[in-house]
Amino acid sequence: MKRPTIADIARRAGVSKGAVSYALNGQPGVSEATRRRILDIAEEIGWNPNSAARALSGANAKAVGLALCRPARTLGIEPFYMELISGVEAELADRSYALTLQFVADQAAEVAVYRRWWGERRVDGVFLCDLRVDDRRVPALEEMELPAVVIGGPTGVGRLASVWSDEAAALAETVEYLTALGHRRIARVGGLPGLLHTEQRGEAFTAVCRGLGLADAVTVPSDYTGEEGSRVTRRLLSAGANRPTAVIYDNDVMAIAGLAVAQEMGLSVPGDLSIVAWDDSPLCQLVHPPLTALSRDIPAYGANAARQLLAAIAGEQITSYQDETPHLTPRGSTAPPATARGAA
Amino acid sequence: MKRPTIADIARRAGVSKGAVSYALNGQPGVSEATRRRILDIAEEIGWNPNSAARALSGANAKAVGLALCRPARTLGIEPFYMELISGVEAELADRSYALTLQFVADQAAEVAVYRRWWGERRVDGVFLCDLRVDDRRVPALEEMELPAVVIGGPTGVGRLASVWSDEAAALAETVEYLTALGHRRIARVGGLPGLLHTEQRGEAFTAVCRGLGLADAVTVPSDYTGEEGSRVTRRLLSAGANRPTAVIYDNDVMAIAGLAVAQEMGLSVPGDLSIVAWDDSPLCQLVHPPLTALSRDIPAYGANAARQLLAAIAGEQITSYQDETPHLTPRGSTAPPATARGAA
DNA sequence: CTGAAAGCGCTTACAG
DNA sequence: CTGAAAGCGCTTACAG
Repeated sequence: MKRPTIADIARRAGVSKGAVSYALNGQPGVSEATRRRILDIAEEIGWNPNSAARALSGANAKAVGLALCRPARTLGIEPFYMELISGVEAELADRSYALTLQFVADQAAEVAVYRRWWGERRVDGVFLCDLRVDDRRVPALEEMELPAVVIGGPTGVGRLASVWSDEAAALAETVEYLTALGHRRIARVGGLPGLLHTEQRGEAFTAVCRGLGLADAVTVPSDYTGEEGSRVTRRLLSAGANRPTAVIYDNDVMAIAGLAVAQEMGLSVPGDLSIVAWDDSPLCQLVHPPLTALSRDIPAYGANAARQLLAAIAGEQITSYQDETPHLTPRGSTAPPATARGAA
Repeated sequence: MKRPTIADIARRAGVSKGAVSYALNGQPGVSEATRRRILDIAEEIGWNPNSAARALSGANAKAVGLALCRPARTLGIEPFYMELISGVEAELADRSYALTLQFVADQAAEVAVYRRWWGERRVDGVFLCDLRVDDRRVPALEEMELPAVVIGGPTGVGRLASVWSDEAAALAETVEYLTALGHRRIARVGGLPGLLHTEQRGEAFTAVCRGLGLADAVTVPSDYTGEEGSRVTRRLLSAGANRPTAVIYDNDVMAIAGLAVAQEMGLSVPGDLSIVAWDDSPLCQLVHPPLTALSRDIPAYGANAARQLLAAIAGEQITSYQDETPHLTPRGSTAPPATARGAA
């Protein structure tokens, strides 16, 4: 009961293995009748191509890799990654590509994983997540000539392909909305310093606030965890009369933590404090009041990245692809500030 | 600049390819001096074993598969899977095994994926998640003779290996704790019907409540989403004087949704309603009050599953492994019911 | 349109 | 301890 091979099919059909290969792969070189017969036999005996044999004879590994470099405690809690992966996966499955996943401790380990995957010919290409300012992984991948798509950018990606969205525009929309509601003291709880999109948002925040004449615009760095979100919020809200009336959080988890802190300090949301979460997720609608958030289709983002990577593997010349700009979804956590209403 | 092969090493070292293979794999058949020289050369020219070639010559694929059969919207939001995967992954990486991940629409698609993976020799074994009552995947895997470890059980797993935890004991501990606090009307919001652990918990709940003489013990089925959690909670809390004073939720997401509903209905937690979440996660500590929850080390659970699978692949005779029983972590969401306190 | 053969990069008996 | 050879299951020029 060994697994059937093309030799078995060839014997049954009375043709050569070469002919079987042509028939199975839809190549010219066999008559329609023969092809039909071969396909029927393959079907009947339950043949599957041995992926190792295919890969060894020069074809692709038909797998791509994703290495994730974040501590498990923040990875698990943020819906972003699973949604991204589900989008990536859907696109890959359509083309019978497998996704190989690995968690790594740091960037050096990540580069080592890429080098091994590529050396072993285990993957045909990789996704690069959590792009950093001056990211050492970019030149390493360029040097390896391993097909890669950066999820992030569009700057700092070197010659690699990328899929990105306009962080600055989304940030501006948010600040302008809060300003229109009457807020003048807006704070921002940023994500991990050093991540490119954190810096992009930070710069945009400073620029937009300056443009609107908001003096007190302050960004506080954080690490995406709920604990840090709580701690930072507590500090921001302890500033007495100078405390912000609105806070923009760089992820959903910190925004929810911030909401709990406000409630614990006796502040009403949105009356005393407006809250906006970046990257909407079902979590934002679980709490009371539901959180105003910046929404985008994350599975679609992943699917676009997968499409880019497959094109790169196919040897197409690809560059950067701009994905949808996150848009504001107003919910119950934002309103005019109490002081503004009092003054009205 | 082709990728170096053992032939290159053999040429440089002035030995045969066979000798190189023995040296590289730590097999007897070469002198220590030769082995040292060969290893040095391999290191120097940056050689990596071609995984396809290895797999083709009879060795393992050095990869295992995980197919997830849940809609992305519930997958992303539940930290459980990412934590499980991170534990699985850590164990696999230690042994240089890769993890192949695929999302599937239903059980038929999942079985088809297993069949293809195994037929292609793409994986050496698989994990089976979300075990159901009378799970059709179990006999399918048995028939394929594909090494597999069920994450769940211990019943209904046929001859497959499994890693499981004692759901009934954890449920009993929870109900006894709530009863000790003075609760008499306890409800349970269950997970997806048909999942084995949902049924195990349901049966345990009924049995324990009967044993304690709690008449009103009711289980309401759900689907793990926040929306359903809200809807069900609203219904439970609308029962007037007969409403439950404590609710046990089958996941963290529904528990948080339930908390928001209680607050929206003007009920205080834990004063008017106690809440327990099954599967503690960082989410439980993000809300106010933080949720009492059933905790366990999920990455360790995944690591144990990986260890079992690797053993099964190595041909060891393995059966079922009982993991840690989830234990109650009391936090701010549980207290004696207001009525009990009033009566005191 | 079809067949016979070489080759992908390894591993592993089998001789020396 | 070492070398030469066959074989894993495919693909792909190269002849007919």
